[in-house]
Amino acid sequence: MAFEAHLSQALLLKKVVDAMKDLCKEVNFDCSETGMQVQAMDSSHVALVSLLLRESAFSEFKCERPVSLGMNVESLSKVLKMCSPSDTLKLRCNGGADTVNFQCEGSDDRIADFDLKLMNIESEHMEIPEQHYKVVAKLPSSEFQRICKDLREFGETMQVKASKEGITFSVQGDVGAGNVLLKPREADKPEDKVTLTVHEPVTVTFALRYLVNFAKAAPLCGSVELGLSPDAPLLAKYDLDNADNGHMQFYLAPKIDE
Amino acid sequence: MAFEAHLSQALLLKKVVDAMKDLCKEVNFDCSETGMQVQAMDSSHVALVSLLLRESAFSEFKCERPVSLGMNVESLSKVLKMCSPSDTLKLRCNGGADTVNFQCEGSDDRIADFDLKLMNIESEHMEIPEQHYKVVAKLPSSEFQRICKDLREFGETMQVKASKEGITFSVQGDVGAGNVLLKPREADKPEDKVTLTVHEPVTVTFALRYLVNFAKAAPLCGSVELGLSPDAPLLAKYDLDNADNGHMQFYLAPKIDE
DNA sequence: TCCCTGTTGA
DNA sequence: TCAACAGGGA
Repeated sequence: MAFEAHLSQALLLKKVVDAMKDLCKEVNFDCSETGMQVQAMDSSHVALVSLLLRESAFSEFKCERPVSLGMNVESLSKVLKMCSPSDTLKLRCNGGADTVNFQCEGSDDRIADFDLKLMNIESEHMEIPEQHYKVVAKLPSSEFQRICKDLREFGETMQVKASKEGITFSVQGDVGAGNVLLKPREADKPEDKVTLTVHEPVTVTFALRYLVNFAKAAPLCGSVELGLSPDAPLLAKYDLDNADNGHMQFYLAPKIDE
Repeated sequence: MAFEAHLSQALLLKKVVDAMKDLCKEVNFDCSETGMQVQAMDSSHVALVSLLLRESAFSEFKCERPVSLGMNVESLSKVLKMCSPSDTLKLRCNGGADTVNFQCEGSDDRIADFDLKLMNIESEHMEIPEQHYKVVAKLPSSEFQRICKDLREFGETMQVKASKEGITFSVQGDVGAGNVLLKPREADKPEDKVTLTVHEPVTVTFALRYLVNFAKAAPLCGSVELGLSPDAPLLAKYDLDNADNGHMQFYLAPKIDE
């Protein structure tokens, strides 16, 4: 068995795939002994998804040699719908096989399994340079999702403006202009905090539709970290429950003002 | 008044009609002094719906002489949407009338009523011979529905394979192949049990779209009974809450292997 | 493709 | 009782 990985809760993979499926049609799951990784551009090559599931995220993980499992995300999502959130999920793939097997087992005596056909997906493996962002903002992921959805109603482009005073999300639309300002704040629960690390104030604009998609990753993590620099891609980072187990990151190129 | 029937809960009829409406466009409700009955083929003549509501299912039931009430199921469904689930529902039909009257009354003082036009529907009344099935499987109706829906995503044809070890539902599709295995199991609640009565192992295939429709009857009963024989129609039987009050049965001709 | 409604689970 | 997910319709 060239590759075998067990998740104690199928929920993790369900969330991750849900967050991915509106952006990418087909992706490679690159498996190595350290874990699983996905890097994929969206179809219009404006956004990039980067997923890292470390070996520690799995209850069992064995990968004899690196292998790239290319899957259709929509199909994968359907396969995972067969699993209840708390089912155990086993992924298996033999050396030369052209399918990957998903087996999910609930607490009752139900065993569902699926052989998903693998695809050859050409992927330019990108090295994403570690960025130093002028602003790093951390805010509740649900709040970020809410803001993106609300502003989406009024326009396609969002301006993000961050300084020590706070972070402002703005949209100009046909029917008017809207802003949401979040000031830094303390809170009992860490995920309810809003924190800003500002080396230099930043103003930059993005296409809202991608941000709306990114924000769907909210169930992964209570808070989201936004990295912002002028004229550089935005980073939206969602840690897994335990940050050591990995994370899901989204990058989005800014809109250049006309 | 040639025919009058009262239901203490409109919910029963709502459920029954919902389960029927994706299969049949128009049906005859055959009323006699023993109760109401529907037998109808789906439009492609592959599936058959058989509903029996015994006189005991009604809080009051009077049928002076047998009468066949032909209704458009979609319209009937709309009429029943006027009723809240717990409303009392009174059906009335005069001798020569060309409408049937539905009156539903809630606990508040709301009374809604509707005269639904009757239609003349020719129906070949079929005698369904009592079958002796090689396998009778009883399983939670919600689980059956879940399986049909999940597998439907991957293909149009489902193979059902039952033996003493369990019952397996399988589908082969373009993106892969899936199986769900249910083993016999005990449970506290009777409807959560999975039981198999096997005289002879059976493998038989069906068009999933009909099974998905059948499975919509799940709200009628916590468990469903599947009757299977090689090369014979499948039976899916849903008892009413009290089995003495009647049942809803679906039959589906198998797909013949090419 | 997006929106809305209904259903199910927490 | 409230929130999230899924399915159907426009």
